Amino acid sequence: MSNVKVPPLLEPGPSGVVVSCCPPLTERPLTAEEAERTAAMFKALGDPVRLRLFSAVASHESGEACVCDISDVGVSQSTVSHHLKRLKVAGLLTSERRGTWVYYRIEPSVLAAMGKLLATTSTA
Amino acid sequence: MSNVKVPPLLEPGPSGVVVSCCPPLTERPLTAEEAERTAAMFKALGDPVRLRLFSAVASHESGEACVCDISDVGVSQSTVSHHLKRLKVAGLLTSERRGTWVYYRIEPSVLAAMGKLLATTSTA
DNA sequence: CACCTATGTTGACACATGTCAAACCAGCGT
DNA sequence: ACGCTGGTTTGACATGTGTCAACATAGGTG
Repeated sequence: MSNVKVPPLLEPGPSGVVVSCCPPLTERPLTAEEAERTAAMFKALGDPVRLRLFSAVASHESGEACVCDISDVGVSQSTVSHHLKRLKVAGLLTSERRGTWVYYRIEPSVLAAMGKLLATTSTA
Repeated sequence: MSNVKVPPLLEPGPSGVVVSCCPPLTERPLTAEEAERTAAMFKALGDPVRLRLFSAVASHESGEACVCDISDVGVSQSTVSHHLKRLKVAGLLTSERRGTWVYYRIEPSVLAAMGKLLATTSTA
């Protein structure tokens, strides 16, 4: 699997803040590299199970959720773990182990960055 | 070509306006069906080539573009056509033939709907 | 320590997907 | 009619992806 290391869609900044990589889709045609990064982000959310997991974490109080709280999405536990890892690798989630349980929380600026991508530059 | 299998992420409304199908991801965990619809939309944009094509159309003047204007994305023309069809089936683009050329335009409310999905309802 | 629960990892497998070449269709010229 | 250009469809193929069962690891509790 060491073929193509997908560059992170959002680059971690100095203060733990992430920076959006790309301009709004409506501003100008994305370059190949921009599209590669941005598509990775969309692709991460392009699976129903992952989207439910992401939504479950994002909507949880305090912005974080234990795996045990969100793993009821109709697939096996190992599959849940697999998808959570994909979301983590994609930079959309972070995880932290506290005692017995592992907590996932969303990378807050991700939503803003994606929102910016979809923002209509026009005055719509 | 009327065998639409994937349920449209956005439902066409009375006045040609489309209606968003799902609440913001941060509002509450998506249901299985909601996730299915929404993921289809993200998946459509989850490929670099498709994303470039979509961006190329979205950023084109007058919101539409001839295939010949956007097909320079590094893959064969048939592949471009294939991706454009996928975007069309996903409800993100529409196409119209005018004489020799085929023009694609974006479904305008798609961007707004996806933006809503990513909107942070909290005062964060 | 042994045991149990909560997650993650690995291996295997079926299915979806991206790609191209080649055949095909649709207009526009001459 | 013919050919030519723009686009789509089809067939084939390699790769990617989602899934589970089985195994592994981490951290509690007895």
